[in-house]
Amino acid sequence: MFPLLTIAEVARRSGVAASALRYYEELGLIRSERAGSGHRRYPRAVLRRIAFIVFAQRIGLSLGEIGTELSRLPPDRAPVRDDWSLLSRAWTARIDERIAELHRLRAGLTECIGCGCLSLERCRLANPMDRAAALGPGPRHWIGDPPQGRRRRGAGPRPG
Amino acid sequence: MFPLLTIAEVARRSGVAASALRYYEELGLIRSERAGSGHRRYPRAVLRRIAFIVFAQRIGLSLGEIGTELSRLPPDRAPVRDDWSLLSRAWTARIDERIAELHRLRAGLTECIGCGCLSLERCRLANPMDRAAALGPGPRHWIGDPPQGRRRRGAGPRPG
DNA sequence: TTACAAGTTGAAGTGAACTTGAAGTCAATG
DNA sequence: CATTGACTTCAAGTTCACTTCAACTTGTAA
Repeated sequence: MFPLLTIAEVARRSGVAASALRYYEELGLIRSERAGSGHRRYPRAVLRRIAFIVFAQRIGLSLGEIGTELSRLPPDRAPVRDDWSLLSRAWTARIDERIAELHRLRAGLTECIGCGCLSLERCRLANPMDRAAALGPGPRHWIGDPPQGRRRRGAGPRPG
Repeated sequence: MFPLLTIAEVARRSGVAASALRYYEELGLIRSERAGSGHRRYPRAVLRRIAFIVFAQRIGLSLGEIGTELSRLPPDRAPVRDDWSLLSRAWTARIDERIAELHRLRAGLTECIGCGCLSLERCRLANPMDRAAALGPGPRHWIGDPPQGRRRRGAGPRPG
């Protein structure tokens, strides 16, 4: 009635490599029971959790952030529809922001770079205010940083 | 009349750290002349080039891809407006794709995860066909991968 | 009993995009 | 002349999200 899944099955059904699943478990994003042999056994519910993780990554969250999100699920009972939708609702804002940025970039592409006016100091295409929402790689600071006064340039690749 | 900029000035005006500028130069994305002392001197035109780099990163291109793009600029003369707009025009398609994906994700967030139907195998929210356009981190393969037949799971972190 | 597939762990490697640190150069200033 | 500041190079370190490898265990099939 509740057949537990092996890691290979979960990998196949989720499209996430087994090594990645072990990694997620190490990070505490998912959990597994163990068969007598020591092999991992997953309840089917893990598939939804993994779906959520993959989903969140596509949106741009780091695994750390995803862990924080997931920790908001009720620890005492299996999450139900409303639990999930509560989490995901907060993300629509984030998606909208990113969409807005892309629209700005798109506009800037033709208007700013295309026309020749592009000035890093004036043309605030990439929404520098929204540093926290930065997705993907890129220089630590962007136009809009301390205009004159020198501020410490962060140590380490990404502020976290 | 053509005052050359020091690396500190370029860093300040572009918002890109001096170490990053040296790194970009190492990759061949930008160039510099040298003062007698061996110090880098940049023509003001470098600012536009850097703007383009940062811009492209925000859109999701890797530095490698950006290098390829930049190499399409005329090598014999200083790039003019049309040269830039030619490059950037190709990107609007890319931006549009990403925007479309985010819209799909947004819809899926409420419809699929929210409603509880989310099945990694059926719900193709993240447009798995469009593997090449993947931005940001994420598992190597996603739903839509070989359904039964086992195919080699790629070696190395990212296919390129 | 042997063989094999499927799993385990821990450590080390990978690639991208940088940053940091050490040691040195050069020009100007006190 | 000594020092300071801005810069140089080269090597090594950092984070993220994994993958790969080596050595080992278990369960099943021939």
